[in-house]
Amino acid sequence: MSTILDVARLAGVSTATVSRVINMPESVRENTRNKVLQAMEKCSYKYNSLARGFVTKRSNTIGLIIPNINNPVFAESTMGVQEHADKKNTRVILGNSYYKYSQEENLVKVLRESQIDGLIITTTNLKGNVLKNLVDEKFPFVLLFSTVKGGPFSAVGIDNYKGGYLATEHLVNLGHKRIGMVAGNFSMTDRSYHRWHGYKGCLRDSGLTYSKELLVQTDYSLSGGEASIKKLLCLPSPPTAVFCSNDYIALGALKGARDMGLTLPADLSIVGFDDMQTASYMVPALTTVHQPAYEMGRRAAEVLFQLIESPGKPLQDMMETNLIVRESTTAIPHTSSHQSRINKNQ
Amino acid sequence: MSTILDVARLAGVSTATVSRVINMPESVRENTRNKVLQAMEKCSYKYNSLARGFVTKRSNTIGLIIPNINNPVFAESTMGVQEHADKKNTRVILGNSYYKYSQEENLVKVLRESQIDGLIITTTNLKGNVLKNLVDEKFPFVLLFSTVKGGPFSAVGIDNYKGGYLATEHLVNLGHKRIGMVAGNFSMTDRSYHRWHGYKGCLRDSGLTYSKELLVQTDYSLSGGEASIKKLLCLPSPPTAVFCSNDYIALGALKGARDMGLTLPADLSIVGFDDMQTASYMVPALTTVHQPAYEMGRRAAEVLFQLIESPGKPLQDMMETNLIVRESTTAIPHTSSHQSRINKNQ
DNA sequence: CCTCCACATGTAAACGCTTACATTTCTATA
DNA sequence: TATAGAAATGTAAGCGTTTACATGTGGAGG
Repeated sequence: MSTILDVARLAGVSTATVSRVINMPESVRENTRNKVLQAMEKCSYKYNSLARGFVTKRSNTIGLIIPNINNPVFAESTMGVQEHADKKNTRVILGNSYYKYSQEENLVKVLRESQIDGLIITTTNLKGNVLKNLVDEKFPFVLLFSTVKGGPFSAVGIDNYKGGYLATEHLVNLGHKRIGMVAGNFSMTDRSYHRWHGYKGCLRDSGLTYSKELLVQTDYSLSGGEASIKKLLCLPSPPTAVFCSNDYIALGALKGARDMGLTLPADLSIVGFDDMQTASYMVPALTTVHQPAYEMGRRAAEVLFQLIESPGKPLQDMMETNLIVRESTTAIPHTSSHQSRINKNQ
Repeated sequence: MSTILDVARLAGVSTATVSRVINMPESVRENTRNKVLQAMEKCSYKYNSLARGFVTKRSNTIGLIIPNINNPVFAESTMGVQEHADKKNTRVILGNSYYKYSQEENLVKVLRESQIDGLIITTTNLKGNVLKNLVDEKFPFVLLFSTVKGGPFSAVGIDNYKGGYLATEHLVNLGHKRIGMVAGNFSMTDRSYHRWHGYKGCLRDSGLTYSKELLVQTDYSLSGGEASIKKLLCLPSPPTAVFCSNDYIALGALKGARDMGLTLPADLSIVGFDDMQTASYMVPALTTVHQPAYEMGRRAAEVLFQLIESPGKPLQDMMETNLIVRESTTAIPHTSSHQSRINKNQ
């Protein structure tokens, strides 16, 4: 493996000159530049950007921590950050936290040891020391899928309260009175928690009573959604509509409801959250709250580089969210067939 | 930012000793070890693994190039490689090639400059110079979702021919005579190409004639699947079953067919490929060829580390693939209602 | 043809760690 | 208690770049 020194010798110049043709080619006379280029060719020189990172204190690498790359929404946002990182000639190291704070903690440590220039993190726990330390040490990072507007860190996210409100409002407008929610575990992320608040807020504003039994928490999985919807439907007085705190859960719920013999959306309206790519391919096509995941990822990266290049005040960017109405929701049935059908199928 | 030297001074030992407590703690007397540990604490020392990489020539980082993290199958396999990389205390840098060879080429260059210890790549182009160079330079890498058994590189994959065969055979056994295929563009990947060969092979073995019009190529997208199935169904003599070369395409096809007024699977059987997590949540639940994506990712990482730790002959691992029969396929209808229904709905 | 200045190139230290080798300190045994 | 040998620690070079600073060179203007 040849180095800059080999090249220099071969070309009869100094290492500084070689370095210059690599980093600022215009600053060296065409003549010498060509000599160097040829020499590089001849000894099939390969640049070592790790060595550069070592001296410049810039690794041209950022970290990206998400709960789970398996979830299309996170995959989407990952692509967004990658696109911008690419533009900035920066590599991204990916880590999954699996919604575990300890894992997050460890990843941050490892990534920082790797001398990443900055970090994008979709955190599970806002209150932990991880973020606090990052802030204290003025390490450049941005929260992705953040729920907070103020606060001492940069963040891009959406208004989850509003999202939950929008979803619920839609159901209320369709005449539903008994509206359930299956939410991601509040202990796993507060996004779900805020959506639930939106849901409750809307219920209150609409004069509907909220009852505890109408909420069931689960992990963010297909099977979780499936099991949870069954719980709701087995209630003595089951909901006629349910708001699921993400599309994955909703997809599970769709199946669970179908398995219990319901026809959708006639017997049960379902609205999701995220608007992942396949939402419109579900049966029925899923009504859901849109979250611009790709865009958010890209924006997070933009913000991060701004922070890296000129440290300063934290930047916050809350993006628009809106309801996409498709076919999984419909007006409440006028007959009581719904109730009886469920009971028949239990 | 304090360094090993600061710690050493503070603890009254040499840098070598500090390095030892970091890397082989048992080799230093408890007494001194504690002094060092305390010193680290006191000056809130942070290890710089980039510097280590620089001297040891091991960055503890590997590269992972896939076509698109958006595709759940690749996401799944990514998690597999991450799991094993974690165990090996190694970071993974992710790159999307978007099925573009030029992008692949560039990523490999950039990653190698970053001094990755090895590379896992799901390539778009077996014949390009990228792989050839890697081989020539004895750089450790493994092909993921590989289609080749022999050859000068390590690889883990499945038998795509067999997969295509299995899918088609299933349809033949159900009595279908006119079986279409919507395939990923052959120019994008040869996986699809091999599956098509399996399809053709089975047709031949079953005494069915293959006709060119029954194949339509598309990109690996939902909308691609949707559009392609419509093309097939608009044929003068449309197929009664179609094999889609991945589940994403199949999901699109399901929707396309439904939109044309067909009821599934009665009017049209569809089988996919991959068996992504949501396959059993589709409507109808998708019959598909299972590919152990997570397992493959993990295996690829295992192989890679073997290669890194003790270079030697290329290792190949072809994993099992099998058909999962669900609800999107059924015996061919006996009436001619199928044909007329299509025509009615055009 | 000289001078001066801008521009091109060279010199050498520095980055934070590891490690081969040298030296010191223990420990156990005679 | 002396001593050999093992165990712990220290010394210093080296990894492949960048970069501040010093030096050298070319060409325009006098």
